[in-house]
Amino acid sequence: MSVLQKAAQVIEELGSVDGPMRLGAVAEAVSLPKSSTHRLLTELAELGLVTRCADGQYAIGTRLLRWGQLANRHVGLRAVALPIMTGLRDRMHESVLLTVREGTNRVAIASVDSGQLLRPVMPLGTRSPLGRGASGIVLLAYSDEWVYGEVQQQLTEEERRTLLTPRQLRTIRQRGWAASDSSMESGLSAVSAAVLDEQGGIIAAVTLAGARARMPKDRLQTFVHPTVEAAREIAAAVRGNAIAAEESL
Amino acid sequence: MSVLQKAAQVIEELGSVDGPMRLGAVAEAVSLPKSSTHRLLTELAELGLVTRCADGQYAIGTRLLRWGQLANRHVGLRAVALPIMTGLRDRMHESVLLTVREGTNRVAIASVDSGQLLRPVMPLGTRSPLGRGASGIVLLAYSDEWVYGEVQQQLTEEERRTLLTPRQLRTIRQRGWAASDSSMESGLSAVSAAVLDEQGGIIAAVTLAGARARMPKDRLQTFVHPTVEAAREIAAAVRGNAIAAEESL
DNA sequence: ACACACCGTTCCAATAATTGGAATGGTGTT
DNA sequence: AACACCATTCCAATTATTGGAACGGTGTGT
Repeated sequence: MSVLQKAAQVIEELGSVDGPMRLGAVAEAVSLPKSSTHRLLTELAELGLVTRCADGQYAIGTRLLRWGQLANRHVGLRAVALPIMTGLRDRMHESVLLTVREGTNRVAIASVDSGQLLRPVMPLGTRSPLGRGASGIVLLAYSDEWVYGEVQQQLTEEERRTLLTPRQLRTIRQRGWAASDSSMESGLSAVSAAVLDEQGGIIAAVTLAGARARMPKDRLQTFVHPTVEAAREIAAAVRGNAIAAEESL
Repeated sequence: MSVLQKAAQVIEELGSVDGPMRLGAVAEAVSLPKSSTHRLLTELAELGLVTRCADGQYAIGTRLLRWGQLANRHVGLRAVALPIMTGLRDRMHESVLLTVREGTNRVAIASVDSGQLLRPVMPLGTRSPLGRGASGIVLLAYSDEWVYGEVQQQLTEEERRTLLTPRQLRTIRQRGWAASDSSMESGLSAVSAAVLDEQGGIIAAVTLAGARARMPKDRLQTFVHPTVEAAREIAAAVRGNAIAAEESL
């Protein structure tokens, strides 16, 4: 296991608990000897990726603030998609999410919240496995079979049964969108549409999602057209913006 | 030079240019052999810290979005300071900045922009050397002499002459604030006040800054009291918030 | 159509960094 | 005062990292 992997683990760990951690706690969490963890943390601290609190404890570093900002600027897709997403939100009064595939995961790169009290929250950069949830299905539907195989492997026997078949995915690819009703999380309904490039490859998925409680049976149906339309608009906007297209994934 | 340092260099480089980069370009920028750079990039890509664009080029990765968000949550000081900073901005109609010291640098951890067209921009996580600029002076004034020595070493002969003497810094420490007029950047005027903990150690510096063009001679003077007051409020808020205090640096 | 140039990728022995058990020093507790 | 706990330092064994060289693919110029 390489140093980078360990470092990433440490940072992830420091980020997911709240409050700073003691050396011992970090070492245990990443299951590494204390001495190794110590060196790692010290070096990360020098780089500003980890911060030493006044009392000697470790917390996630401020340089990651900067890197987060840099990453933000760079996902050019965001810039062109956000206004269109906002439009969709304003018309439908539900949250809108933009996700891309990265390996066998999907990553949220932009979100526009509905004003609703009960709303889906997916912070930027959140990763979750492909195959489940409306956007997870759409992104998978447009991936090659290698990705499908990998996703399959990562699932348990139980989960594998709920995974859509290649045949079902083909249907979704043909129509360009997918709906999910509580498949991602109980009580969450969503429609997700594919943002395609000129060659018909997928760039991202736009998702309109809201609490099931607010959704009479036919409401989800009314989501489909606006979402697909927004996906088309984003695709068009990307095409109109050479730089954004280059950076899109 | 360790792997982590190189990795950080690569990420920093990918972040500071706009648009994705070719392997060769990255290798040259960080002055490493192509083969080494290649391995590094491939591993970083697996970790999601770097993204491979469709055309094979490399860009800063989406996982950094997530890490940025995590870092955000963790700087507890932000949470207590932001409302107070906003108040100061609204009263003075100029931008407000919160910086902490990290080694021999200061890092911006929160900012509230004035609505003004011409305004200082310091993205979150920006690092700049201590000793110059109002907040750089305040943060230095409260640091021990080891930090002073380090800062001194990093300066050129030329710059060293403009560095405040320990004696001058003591004065600033006594009154708790510093002003700078174009010392950081030409045309930028600012007043910065120290946020102190119970023991009188510095936690952060609050800075009120604006374009010199908008500042008649005595206007900077009117900045002092409100800024110092805001610093006191933040200090009080931190004390009232045990968690924030723990995480403060 | 061919050769050349360029770029990314793979390979592997030499190298240099990482490793982690054990010893050390410091702090707070019983 | 003795103990327990934690961070820190040390160093020989180990392991990952290194980078020059060779390879294969793509596009450019002749």
